[in-house]
Amino acid sequence: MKIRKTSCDDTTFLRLWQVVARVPRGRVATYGQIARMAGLQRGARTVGWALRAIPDGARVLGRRVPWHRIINAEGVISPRGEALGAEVRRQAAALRREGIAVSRSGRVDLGRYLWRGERRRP
DNA sequence: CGTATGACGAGCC
DNA sequence: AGGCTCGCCATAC
Repeated sequence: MKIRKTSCDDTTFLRLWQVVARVPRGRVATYGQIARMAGLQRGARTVGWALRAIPDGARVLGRRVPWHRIINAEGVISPRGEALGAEVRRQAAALRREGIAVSRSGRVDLGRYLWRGERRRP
């Protein structure tokens, strides 16, 4: 399927992209987490749409949106229908390049790599 | 404007 | 544990 319009001005997607852009290198975040941090309490699925809709080479907050750092709540790279397909392997490779251990089945240890967000005041 | 469609997730068997 | 079934919510058409 193809995304027709979805410009960078789309407020919902832009908000999501901005949160994704804050996930630091070497860490991962979950779809639901991104949605909540963006104020979309139950919009996990929407995050998937937003990531898919990232314009090629787009920059948000001055950097490329690290879509590959977003995985599902089970710590698994989303199969997108085809488990271990090209897309998934590409994402796994991108994560490993940042030092994140990814199992053969595409699983990441959330306890170890999950981004906890910025600590505001303990 | 109604229905279908997911890069999801929590709950139930 | 491993599958289902439903909500969810922004889009596509």
